[in-house]
Amino acid sequence: MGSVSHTDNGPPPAVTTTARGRAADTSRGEQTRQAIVASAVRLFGEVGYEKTTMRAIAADAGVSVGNAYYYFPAKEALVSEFYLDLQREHLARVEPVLASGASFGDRLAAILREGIAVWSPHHAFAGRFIGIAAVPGSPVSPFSDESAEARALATSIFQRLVDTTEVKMDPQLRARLPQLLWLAQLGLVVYWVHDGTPGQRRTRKVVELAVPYLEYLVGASRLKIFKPLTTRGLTLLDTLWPAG
Amino acid sequence: MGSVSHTDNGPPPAVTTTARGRAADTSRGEQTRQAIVASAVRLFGEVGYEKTTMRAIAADAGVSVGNAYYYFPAKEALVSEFYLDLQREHLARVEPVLASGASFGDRLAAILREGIAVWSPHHAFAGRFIGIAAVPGSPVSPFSDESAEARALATSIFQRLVDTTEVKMDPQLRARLPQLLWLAQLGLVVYWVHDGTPGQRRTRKVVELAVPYLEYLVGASRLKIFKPLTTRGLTLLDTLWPAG
DNA sequence: ACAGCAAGTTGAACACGTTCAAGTGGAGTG
DNA sequence: CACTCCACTTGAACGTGTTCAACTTGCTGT
Repeated sequence: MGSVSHTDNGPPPAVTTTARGRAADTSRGEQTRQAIVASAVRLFGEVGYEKTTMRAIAADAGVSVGNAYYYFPAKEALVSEFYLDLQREHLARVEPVLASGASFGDRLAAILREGIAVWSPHHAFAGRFIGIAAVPGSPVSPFSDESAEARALATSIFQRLVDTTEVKMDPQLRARLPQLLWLAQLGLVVYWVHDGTPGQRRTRKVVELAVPYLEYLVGASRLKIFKPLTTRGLTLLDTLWPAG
Repeated sequence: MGSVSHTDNGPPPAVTTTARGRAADTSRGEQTRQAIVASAVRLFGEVGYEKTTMRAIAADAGVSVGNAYYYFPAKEALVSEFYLDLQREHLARVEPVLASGASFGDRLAAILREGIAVWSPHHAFAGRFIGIAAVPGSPVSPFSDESAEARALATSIFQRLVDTTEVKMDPQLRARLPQLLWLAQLGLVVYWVHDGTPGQRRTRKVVELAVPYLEYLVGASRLKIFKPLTTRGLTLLDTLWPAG
């Protein structure tokens, strides 16, 4: 409190801050920001989260420690940049999968497999990352406002998958399925992080088993006998996670 | 490395270290240990995890900072003592519930409600706690070796619940149900931690809705039409979490 | 008694994340 | 050109968790 030189400290407004990303900005500040992000992402990937010190990031980016804190409120905030990087790659890999005319199950499995493939090199790091993501207030939490965009992006993948599938299912389930699949993916990630088998082999096995099971369940939802199961499940989901 | 005075630093062997707990030990070391735990647990509960410094814990316990580290490898390790405290209370509250002749659903709901009640005063703290518990290597992780005893204790509650219920169900499901319920409880805790509604009202609502649903599902498992659903689900579970 | 020894204890020191008062520089204005 | 202003930058300093070499204490065997 009581800074004289500028009344409000926080991320700079810059030239053109579009709703998503900050593509068109070549100002000095943005260049510095990018340099810090680049160093942080590289070092996180190379030596892990803990061993990467803020001093090392700053030195690598050619700036002072304090300067890094001008752009990012905490070391944790830099993690979300790392996260975004990987999510962008996942999205790129998933695009051709969605476009392919493969079945619901095959495409779902492919989406999950690509996600694992993208994260695979950072399995150890992810262990620390999940610890940060799990705490409610954290901006990296999958439920946080800050993650709203990333969350929407992820669900949109499943939305497109559901919209372009020929599988018959309960219409109410169809409306909620993208979110359910996102939740399932979240669970898979948690499982993957804790998977100590070499190459996370077991997680891959789980995908191969769980996807056909899900496909079976989804298809079963339109049968009369499964109606109460479906309806009550959706009611529960609506309490758990209202709105749509 | 190269301490002269003692060859091995780590928790002291003490007089009688029983497999579970360390009940019968009144040696000097154990008294110090207890004092540190008492101070830590109290301070964690009063001012939260972050705001409780190791210096404060040591001062409150009347020992030096270094001495606290003689008994506990890290601040995180003290959290598990706090956790154990609450779990013991949960167990005590659950005992009469199990003994009551109430239905499967009513007793399950009561068990979950008591768990929430025990943790309720520490909702804010739990947010930080889950961040520690979520990281794979952590001794506080519900999947860690260190938590094996606590895990066994928790599943034993559900084991007793399942063993004393009159509800008819698939026998293979019955064998796995205690572990499934433990998993469900884990999920509930994660949900509760992220529940920002006043008094975690929504989590309580979820319990009221989810328990009858579970009861319905369990009962349905013995029907022929649900066999493939049950069997495939159990196969998946066996991949996810082998052994019994 | 007394030496020997290990459990127990100490507090200074270290590295880290984070903060902040004090600068610097370059674009806009007269 | 000089002046002002503010986005940007700096590095020392703070509080934290953690480590460690040195010290103290009480027991055990002789």
